[in-house]
Order: sequence, then structure tokens, then C-alpha cells
Amino acid sequence: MKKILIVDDEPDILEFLSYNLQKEGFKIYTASDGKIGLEKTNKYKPDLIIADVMMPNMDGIEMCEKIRLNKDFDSVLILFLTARSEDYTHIAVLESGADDFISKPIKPKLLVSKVKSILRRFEIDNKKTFYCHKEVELDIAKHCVKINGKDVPFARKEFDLLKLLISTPGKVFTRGDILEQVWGTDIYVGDRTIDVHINRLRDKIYQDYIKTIKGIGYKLTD
Amino acid sequence: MKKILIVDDEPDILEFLSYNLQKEGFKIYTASDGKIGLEKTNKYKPDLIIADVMMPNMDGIEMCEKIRLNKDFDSVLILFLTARSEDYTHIAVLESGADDFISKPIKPKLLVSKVKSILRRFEIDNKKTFYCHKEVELDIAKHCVKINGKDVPFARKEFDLLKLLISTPGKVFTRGDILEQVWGTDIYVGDRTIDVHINRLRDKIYQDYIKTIKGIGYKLTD
DNA sequence: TTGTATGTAAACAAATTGTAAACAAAATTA
DNA sequence: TAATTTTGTTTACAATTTGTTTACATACAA
Repeated sequence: MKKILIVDDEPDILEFLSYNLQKEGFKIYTASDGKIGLEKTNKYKPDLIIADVMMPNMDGIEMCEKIRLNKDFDSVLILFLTARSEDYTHIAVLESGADDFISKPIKPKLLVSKVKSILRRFEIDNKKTFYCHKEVELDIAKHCVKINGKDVPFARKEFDLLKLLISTPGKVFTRGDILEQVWGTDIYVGDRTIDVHINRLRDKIYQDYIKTIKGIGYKLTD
Repeated sequence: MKKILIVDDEPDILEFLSYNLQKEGFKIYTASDGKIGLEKTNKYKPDLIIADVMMPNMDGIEMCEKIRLNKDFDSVLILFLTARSEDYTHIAVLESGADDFISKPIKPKLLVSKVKSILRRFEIDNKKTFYCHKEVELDIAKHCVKINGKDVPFARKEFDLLKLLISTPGKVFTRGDILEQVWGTDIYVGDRTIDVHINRLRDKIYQDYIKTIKGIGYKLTD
């Protein structure tokens, strides 16, 4: 569960934000000024910090710069709340190392979608591009598979299927999971189609690398 | 993290650009005219400069020329914003040493994709000036290719294509990658065109040096 | 045993790529 | 500048690979 720290001196806004984000399943921490925000950042290591620009004691920009100095948090996501969309403090805000900003008045839907999109982008940037399990290596960037160090050509579907299975070895993927992740949501293929592809994988890799869990689905042997 | 300096006298545009690029994870610096732009270039050593052509104090073209005089920055990437696609400032702009330009009105998606693609292309150009893989040698500086030590003439497109492939042997390049890096961002050629060039390469080099990954693209055999 | 789920070979369908040849554009040469 | 050569692009179709289904065999659990 993603942790979000909200820093604002106005209790109303603090509550408004907490409420809307909590509903979406985030774990919320709060602070009432930049100084406390800094402390709680160190204490809770949030995934995302939402901060007001204008605050007593230490304003958002200063807090942001201080947070960035600590190399544990030099890439923590920071989202600012700014007064109005027309004013150009936005630029100062962005230059200070913020990742995005929201202008007041805050609309719950926009807030949530920005928070999700910023977290999603971060996930994408940090995604693995290389997997290795037993004697199988899969390189997403190079789009190639090696078995015992030897290059083996994989067609698209085969590649995607292996990619899915190797992303979490040992986890059982149901046909539904596989259908959704490899074929996409609104494409329907027969049940046997998946089996056929699974067995083509088995032919390319050593046979018992992929295990059938009868009535459930398939997984890689641990 | 790539650093981008944005130079424009209109705060709205400055903010628009900053915002959209920041969201993509670039570190943004801004300047409101060419003079400040020049200073900030020296101070922050950006990877890419985005500048408006028309600015008070010092216009974009003059700034560009001044930047190019400093040999620390004679190959920094510069992308210009021009008023409209019909006007012929493009030519002056490209002659002044710019790497690409974007016409207003600016579309966020296009902006981001151009910026990313220009940075990617630069990565390859800057990696090395000489590649050697198996019996193929490619010398960017001399613009020549040797196969088994023997000089073989390569036309421009063929050369660029081989350059791209040899820059990362084993990596599969999609037709999209190839289109972007060999032809450039806003040039479209048919799919078959790429195949034809690939096969002309194959005729010049030994046949199975370039491998087809069906449904994905092409790569050099490891 | 019986019924259900999975394995598999083979047939078929669809998508992708290879290729020769024509055409177009650009560069070179006379 | 015109003629020629080289380079780049497209077309149309052939060849190949990949993806899907079918029909049936087999395994396995109740």
C-alpha cells in the first residue's frame, strides 16, 4: 500500500485531502508545516508527499529543497498545492524539484487522478527489464530470451507469455490472468489456444519448467 | 536525470513546457530571454535547450550561435519553437545549428515525444565514433564501413541503419525505433521501405548477420 | 469408472516479412 | 542545364511465420 504524506497548515484542507485519498486505498500521514513534514518524511518514508507551497515556519519549496538534499529522498515524489492557476509560482515550484502541482481549488477527481498517474509513471520508470530464473533469461529491452546462455527465438505471444510467468516465479496464473495480460481485455480466444502456447514454450525450454496446476492454471516451478 | 533549459519570454509557454516535461521526469531550468539563457547554460550545463525564436534582448538564433561558440556546448542539443509551420524561419533556425524545431501551437504529446527521441538519438551519436562487431567495422567519423577489412560503400540510409543496429548488438529494434532514429520524427515511410533497406544491408554483409524477429523488428546476431 | 481438464498433432487462418521490379528523388557528371 | 547515375521509396505479390481452432488422446481426481 502506497504511503502519502500530506503537509498543510490548514486543517480543513488536510482533512479534505486525507479523506479523498484514504478512500482510494492510500496510507495517509499528515503534518501541519514544513518542519514537521521533514521529520515525518524521515520517519515514515512516504512514496509521495503532497505539500502546500505557503506555510508558516518552513514553506513547501524550502521543505522540498531540504528533502532533496537527503539522498535517501532525492527521488521521492513531491506534489505541490499552489494558490491559483494563473500565478507563476508554478515555475519556482517545478524548479525546486517538484514532480507536479495542483492549483486550488482542489477537485477530488483531479487530485486522485494526478496522484495515481504520478505513482504510475514512477512505477514504469522503475520497472524491471531483465528477468533471470533458473537457466532462463528474459531481456525485455533487447526482446530476447536465453536458455543456458543460448539465444532462442521467441514469437510475440510466446515472449509475452513467458514474460508474465517469469515476472513472478512460483505464482499460479489462471487462464483469466493470462488472457488478460497477454491477449488484452477484450480479445477472446479459446481455452485450448493458451494450452497450445504453453506447450510451445515447454518445447523451447526444458519440459517441466512450466507446471500445470490442474483446475487453476500454470506457474513456473520454484 | 536529463536536464532541460527552457528559454522563452512568455510565462505561459514557459510554464506549459516546464509542466509537461517535468511530469516526464526531466529536471527543468528556465530563462526568460536569450541573455539569461546563455548564463544558465553555462551554470547548469543542460542536456537539451528549448528556446523560442522570438525573444526580447537576445533572440533564440543569436543565443544559439553564441552557445555554439563555446566549445563546451558546441554539441549541446537545441530545439526551437517557431511561430507557425508555414513561415520560413525554419531554415534560418536549422542553419544556426539547431537540431530540430517545434511549431506552435505546441501539443504536449508531440513535445514530449520529440524531446525524448532527440535525446535518444543523441545518446547513440555520442556513444562512440567507431564500432566493431564480428567482421563488420563502422567508422562514423570517416563515414565508412569495412567488412572483413575490406572497404564497402554504404549509402546514407544504409549507413545510418547499420549504425543504429551496431550501436547495441543483440538488441531488437522495432520498426518504430528504426523510423525514429534513422528517418527522424516527422517523416513517414512505408513499412516495406525499411525491409528493403534491411535486405540491402544483408546483401552487402553476410546474410545472417541481421536477424528478423518476426512481429517485433530486427537485430544483429550476438 | 466417469467426467472434467489438459495435451497435442494437424489443419487452417491471419499477420508479417521478403523480394523483384518500377518509380521517384537526389546527387553527380558531362 | 541536361543527362546519367545513384539512392530512396513504393508496389504487388510470394513466401514464411505465427496464431487459432479442431478433434481427439490422455491424465487425473472424485
